[in-house]
Amino acid sequence: METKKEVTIYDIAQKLALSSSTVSRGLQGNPTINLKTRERIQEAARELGYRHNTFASSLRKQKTNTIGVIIHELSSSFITSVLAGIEKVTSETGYDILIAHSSESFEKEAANALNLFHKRVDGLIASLSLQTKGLDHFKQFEEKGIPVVYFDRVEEKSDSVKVVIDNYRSGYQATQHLIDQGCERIVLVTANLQRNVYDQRHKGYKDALFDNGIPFNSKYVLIKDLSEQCGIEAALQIIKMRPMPDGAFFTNDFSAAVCMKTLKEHGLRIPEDIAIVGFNNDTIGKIIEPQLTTINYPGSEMGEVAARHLTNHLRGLSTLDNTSTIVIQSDLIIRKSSLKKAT
Amino acid sequence: METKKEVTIYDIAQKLALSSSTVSRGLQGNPTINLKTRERIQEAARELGYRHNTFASSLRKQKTNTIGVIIHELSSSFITSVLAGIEKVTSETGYDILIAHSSESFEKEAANALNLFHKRVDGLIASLSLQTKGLDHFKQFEEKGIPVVYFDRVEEKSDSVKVVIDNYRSGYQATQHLIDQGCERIVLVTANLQRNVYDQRHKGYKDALFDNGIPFNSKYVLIKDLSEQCGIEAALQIIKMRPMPDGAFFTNDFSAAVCMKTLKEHGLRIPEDIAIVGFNNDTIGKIIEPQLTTINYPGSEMGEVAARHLTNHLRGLSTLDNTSTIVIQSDLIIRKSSLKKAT
DNA sequence: TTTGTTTGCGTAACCGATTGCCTTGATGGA
DNA sequence: TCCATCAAGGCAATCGGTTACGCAAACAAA
Repeated sequence: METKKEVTIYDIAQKLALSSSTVSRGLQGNPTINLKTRERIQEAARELGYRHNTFASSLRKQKTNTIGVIIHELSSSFITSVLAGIEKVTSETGYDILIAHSSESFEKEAANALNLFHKRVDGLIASLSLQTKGLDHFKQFEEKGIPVVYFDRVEEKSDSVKVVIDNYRSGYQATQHLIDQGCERIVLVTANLQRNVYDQRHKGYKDALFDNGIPFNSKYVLIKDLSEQCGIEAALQIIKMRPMPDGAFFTNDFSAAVCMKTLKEHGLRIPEDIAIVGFNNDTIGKIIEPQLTTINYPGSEMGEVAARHLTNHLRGLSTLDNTSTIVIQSDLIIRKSSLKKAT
Repeated sequence: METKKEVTIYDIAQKLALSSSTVSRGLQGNPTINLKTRERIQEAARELGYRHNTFASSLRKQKTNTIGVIIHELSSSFITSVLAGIEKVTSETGYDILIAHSSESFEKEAANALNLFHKRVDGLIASLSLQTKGLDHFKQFEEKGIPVVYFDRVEEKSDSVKVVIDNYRSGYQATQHLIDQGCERIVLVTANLQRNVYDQRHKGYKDALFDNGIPFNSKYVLIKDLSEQCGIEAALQIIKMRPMPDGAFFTNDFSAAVCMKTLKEHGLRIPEDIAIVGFNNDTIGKIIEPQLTTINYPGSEMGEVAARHLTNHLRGLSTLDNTSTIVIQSDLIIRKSSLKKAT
């Protein structure tokens, strides 16, 4: 408990018979200070156990050197890799990051946004929750000129920088693949179509059907929350359908896995009776049997691109074109869960 | 970019013809300020769009009202629930949290610790990485009187507050369960025994064997990193053993799942040929087939307990007894992967 | 020698909130 | 009437860096 007094630049200044401003500059590596002096300062700092006071600095500079990250969940390999990508860039550029997750709740997201706002982050990277409607809770950032970059889960209509994959194309591709495998009655299990990613995948699904002359049947579209329960429910619904669907496209690997398991428990064979495609390329897809065909989502790259844009802007290296959308490449990974035809 | 001037307490003071000190006290709800005045202040603040300046406040108060959380990974349901538990308590008590993850790397952990130290967190909650040896990188906190609470992955020999489960007992219990199911040659797949959790589980495993008169065979102990690769390797090693093991205890669900899958691919039946028990009660255990017997780990409670202890101490409501260890209840969850005998 | 230019560093005014100590007017009791 | 007490606020120093501006010395050019 006996907190020793903190060492300040004044202590260093006194020790070296310099002024505090010289010490401050020296610590920042300012070249107007003689190199020798700078080295003496750095060493004295180390010797005395000086630690930079972020508050004093932020207070004076009106900058925090911190980027806020708002995500819709924490525990998926996709998000983990996005975070890794962001961290890679921010650690290179010397920014700190503050992570907040909304657990898919709009209220929590808004609360997180407010909190980060009060913490005065210099910029924000965000992926919207499932329930989020509108971007009013981010307006405060805009008003203060704090740049925001959205990724993955975005608001399409908004004027803002977005880093996404081509969800339409991926949805199309997944569906086309099922059709190529001979499927004719393809179920789509997805979440709230308000959210761009699900909306686009849905459109891709629809168009692929249309282009192949397969009628769209709204009974085949199951809107759920992509939870464990959802996978079970979807399976039960599928089983009851007459005629039985012969293919299913899930917009998330986890629910696909749960559903697959439930279907198997009810005696269905995969992919023979029903072919399955997921989305996200989660680790789980390689563990279940049969292994899951899915859409690979380059999380790390998304994170890097988003962070790079933001930090470049913050450092004045480039300007954010406010309406730019960056599309990252995504691919279909074919595994056994969808292979009706031998390859 | 046209950053409007920030509103400060001086602006509020001017508007209401009060002094800044009165405004400051009013915003804090200090009762020496007349209730009416306080209300006028609060309203003016809202009206002007005032936001509290954390830096100025922290600078002056020498407190950040922030707790650092260092964890060894991000993406497991266990950690997610720990974080949820911590968040529950900290949001109740008005603390902010800063999350940093080490990805099981000692260097990153030390870097994170240093970073949080520089950010001047008021307290720290930490779970050590697999590679961590010693607690020297946390000494700086101790020296400044900043309290640290460790959870799950701890350094047993150290004088510090720890929140853990009874790993010895869980290891014993898991092994005993396999023995009860008729297993006689039980493999243990685990990680670096330096880390307390793995060491204790290993001891429990050994003692359970001993108490049942089963000789301990060091060839049956596979030390790995609990990655995907590890699960595959373990399976291949198990298959080659003569006589083949009839039971396996993994100290992590993920590697158990991967191993199970690999074993099945090689034609082994689970649990008939080999019974399997995991650890952690990850979601994955319910999805694979057969479902995985495992040790349930009450993450949320651990987080809550750790956070409660820390905040209570910080708020002066209690003193941390520096050598106290809090043990949280854990349980064996029996599923099909280990049930050789019908129940 | 005189008049620029650099180089290298010091002065002092911030940044915004907090808080120990004071002041003022009101109230009460003796 | 006089002093003590109290309620309600104000004054000003403080937290630790940052930075616009200033100033002296040294050196070069004229």
